[in-house]
Amino acid sequence: MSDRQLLVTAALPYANGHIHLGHLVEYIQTDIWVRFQKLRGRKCVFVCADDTHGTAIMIRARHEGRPESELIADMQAAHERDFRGFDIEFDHYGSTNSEENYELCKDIWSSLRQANLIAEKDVEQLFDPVAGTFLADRFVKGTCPHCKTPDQYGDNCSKCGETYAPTDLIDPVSTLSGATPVTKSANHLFVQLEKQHEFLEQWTQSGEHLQTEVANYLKGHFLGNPLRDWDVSRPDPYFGFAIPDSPNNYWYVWFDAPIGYIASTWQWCKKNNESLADWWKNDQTEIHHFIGKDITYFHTLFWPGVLKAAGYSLPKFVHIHGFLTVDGEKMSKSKGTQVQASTYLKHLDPAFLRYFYASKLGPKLDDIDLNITEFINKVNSDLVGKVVNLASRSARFVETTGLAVEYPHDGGLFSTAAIAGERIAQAYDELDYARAMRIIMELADQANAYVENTAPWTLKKDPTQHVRLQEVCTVVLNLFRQLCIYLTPVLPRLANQCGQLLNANISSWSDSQTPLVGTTVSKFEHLLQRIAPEKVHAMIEESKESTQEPAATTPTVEASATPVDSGDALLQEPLAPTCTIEDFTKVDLRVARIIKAEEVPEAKKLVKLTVSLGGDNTRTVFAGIKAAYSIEQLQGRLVVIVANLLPRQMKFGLSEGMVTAAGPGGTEVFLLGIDSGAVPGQRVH
RNA sequence: GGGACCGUAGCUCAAUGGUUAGAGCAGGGGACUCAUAAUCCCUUGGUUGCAGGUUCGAAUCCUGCCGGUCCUACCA
Repeated sequence: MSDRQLLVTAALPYANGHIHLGHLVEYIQTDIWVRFQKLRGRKCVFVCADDTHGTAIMIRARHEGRPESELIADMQAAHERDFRGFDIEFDHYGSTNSEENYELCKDIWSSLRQANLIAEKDVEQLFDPVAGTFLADRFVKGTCPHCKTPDQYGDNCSKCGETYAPTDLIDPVSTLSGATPVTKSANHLFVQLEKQHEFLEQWTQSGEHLQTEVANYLKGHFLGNPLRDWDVSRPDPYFGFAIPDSPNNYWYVWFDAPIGYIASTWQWCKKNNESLADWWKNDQTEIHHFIGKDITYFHTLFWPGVLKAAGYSLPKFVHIHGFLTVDGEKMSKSKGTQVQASTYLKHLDPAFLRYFYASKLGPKLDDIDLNITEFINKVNSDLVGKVVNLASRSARFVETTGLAVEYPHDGGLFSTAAIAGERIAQAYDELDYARAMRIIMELADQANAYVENTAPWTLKKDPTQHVRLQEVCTVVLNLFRQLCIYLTPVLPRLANQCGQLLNANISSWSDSQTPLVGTTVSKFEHLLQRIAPEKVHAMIEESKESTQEPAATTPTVEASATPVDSGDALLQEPLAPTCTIEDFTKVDLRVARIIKAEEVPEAKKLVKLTVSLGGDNTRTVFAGIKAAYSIEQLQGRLVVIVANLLPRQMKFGLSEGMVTAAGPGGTEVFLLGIDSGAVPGQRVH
């Protein structure tokens, strides 16, 4: 232990969206670990920041007609408020849009230059003359140069699978303005990661810094081939930092985002009179990153490569966790299971979620499931029924007398639990919170059994037994306090309440090793309320509506009775270029009835539909709606199809049309219906 | 189709290659009445996805199937 100190980071939330229950898995996991380390007396600093740069922010700010700085300031305030609400306690929370970050980017950049890791290449890119911006691949659509399929994104063709540059597209169109983009050459800068290949191979495969699944993944996916050069620049205009030695170029958001870890540390250092080198260029400092599995590549290859080249410390460990599902499914806005942090807090105590996540989290990167019924049962049963119940059934008996002056015989319960503390600590340290919670609940069971056997309520009735009553309650409250100490990283508020109840604050893990005696006992008040299922359901209901709430930019606005739709959907998929009525009439939309819906077992997304346009007029259509609709739901219903679409040969057969639907895909697909009265074959005008 | 991970009681999960595979919750039976209908005792529940193999010994290691999740190829 000695001099070693810990620097801990959680991934930087992007300034384009609010914190939801999925994000909180990571912040709660990290916060618990940090609180545990601090409680154990280790020097540990927890930093984070908002990730603020990039095209998405620039476009959004434009849409909202205000400067980026305003947008990201609002969002950061909302993020910090959400974190505070969940008792996530950073030592410093910064922003990637800071002076310190810019300084560090420059410093690291010049190191990369000196190490000869930067390559320059001219890249032909499409430029939108109306929006005045270069277009990322997904902002360009056009006809595939190989198979001539129209309406393809700029990186590859969804029909023939060919990959190409957006400049190869025939008749490209900007999805931002609808303008025809022009080709413009720009100088791009690349980090030649391949030059670090040998080092990264050794670092990732050493078994010391990554979970084994992650190391295997990298080996199989990336390290078997030469590592691709990383394009880390974006031409003007771009919301970010200008690259000093490359006019009109900005660092790509993924370049400056991880450097934000260092910048935030630096800001913390300035506040606390510490030296940055002591934290980022010091073997005695262990750096621990906590991230989700979606950003593995950046943190396990690109980031170590950059740090190594620039002479900063490498992470001691990159801890990667899985995603959150709700009731076994991906979070869904329409089902109300993508619950925003602020919505949760309106209905429920943050302790519930902290405990539930703790009881599910292990050191692996498995996804964890928030099953609503289990959530309610587990929290009520474990926290209220077992832990808090101990205080509830003993504290009132000693409100007047306080705790006994000497710790009485308890059959070895306290010392057993004290010894178990080491196993619990080890579980916390290894991020196996589920194991820690299991051990703690076993101890709670034993303590409840003790109450049962000693029956303080019987002792109370007999005046000659009042000394014994005080002894028994002293034991029970000490066992309760021990549990609170062990739960402090997860439930800091409960630890405080326990301190107030027994008039002795919990300040260190070692408090669990010595019984508390002779203190007064405060008047007992309920420490936690049970979860009422209605509240959980109300939260889900509100989350269903909240897709229509004003988004990100106006976080302080409360949900109102009249729906206010956010601009998110439009932002995800900007308007297509203007078309004429003639253009529109080229598309023949028809009402059709699904007369047969069939599974395509081998297909992951597709369902085979036989639709009728009335009379004998039927056709086969494949639709990518497998995840969103069951066969039964589809059978017989009316849909709107594109009836004059060029038939397309797909893997499982010929598709003679297209079913219209909205939504991003997956389970979030919503078929177009039609009001009753319409009949198959009618055209949509 | 390719790759990564996983499959243990109704549910969520334990179990360094080593007794008869265990907990919690749910279910069933009883007890208690201090406690937020909480708690305590007893109890039902398993071909460890399937089939082989290695081994004195396999939930664990190997091979092949089956099934699931994720990344990636088909949401005309």
